[in-house]
Amino acid sequence: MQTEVLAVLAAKDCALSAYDVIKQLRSSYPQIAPTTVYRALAALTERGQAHRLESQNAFVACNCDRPDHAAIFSVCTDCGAVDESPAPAIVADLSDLMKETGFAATRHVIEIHGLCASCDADVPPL
Amino acid sequence: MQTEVLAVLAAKDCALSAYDVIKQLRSSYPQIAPTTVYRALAALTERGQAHRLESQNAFVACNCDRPDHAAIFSVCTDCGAVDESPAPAIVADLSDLMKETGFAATRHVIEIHGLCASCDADVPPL
DNA sequence: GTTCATTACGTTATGTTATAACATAATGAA
DNA sequence: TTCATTATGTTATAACATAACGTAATGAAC
Repeated sequence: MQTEVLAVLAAKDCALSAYDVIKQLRSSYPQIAPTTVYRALAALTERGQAHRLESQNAFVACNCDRPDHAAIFSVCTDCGAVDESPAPAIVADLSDLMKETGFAATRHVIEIHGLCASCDADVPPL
Repeated sequence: MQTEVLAVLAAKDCALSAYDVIKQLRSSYPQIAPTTVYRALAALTERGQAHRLESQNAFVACNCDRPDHAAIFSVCTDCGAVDESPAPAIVADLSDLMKETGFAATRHVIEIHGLCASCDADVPPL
């Protein structure tokens, strides 16, 4: 099931909600229930093969080589495309900044909203 | 109503869900409905007087001087305390990084999870 | 001072996201 | 064969969020 869910996520360049995934899988698994998909998503995100986009309540397949690191996501507000950038330097800066106040960071949620290159180009200049 | 909602948020150092706010306001406004609170929250976040914590589906009062800038939130996974840090340099770095790939950033969601100073101190050393 | 646009709020219903609690089946090690 | 483990199914419900429409208060324009 994890394989199936990951395949559905990987087929899109935008984030899918758990219920979007269910809709996709319904044809092959007519009886599929939310619990099943959430369980698969939990395992995949745990293992870093998928990520949860907190600002969208949705999920994307991991498309970087090293699935174990914190990543930065860009989310196009126009077309919904999501891109994952590894950015160890900035993540380290953030952890350091937090450490100044005694905060021990364990997980970074970094999601940047805006226009992707292609949608930005479509916007007529002022 | 916005004033009431903001007061409820400001009274806590952790994020409150919209429904938490409703529960608090129920005593003064027995008939209050989700719509009302969500409307107030939308106006407050729009104006920067409150922020939505995406990773919690919850809201906090803004407690910085300049309510108009992007902020970084730390969220204690133990006690739930939320802290807001202005960090223009890092936000600028992020925007610049994104710009390299042609992405025009408009909104930054930066939420760091971990242990706050006080909870970190409570954890017995290994 | 009545009209009318605007704004805020109420009411009802529903849509969307997520989990709890418990049952069943498949797998493989002892 | 037994039993522990893991995966999945089933049912129900909790938690988060918005749509669509109605009503009341406010204040500017005439």
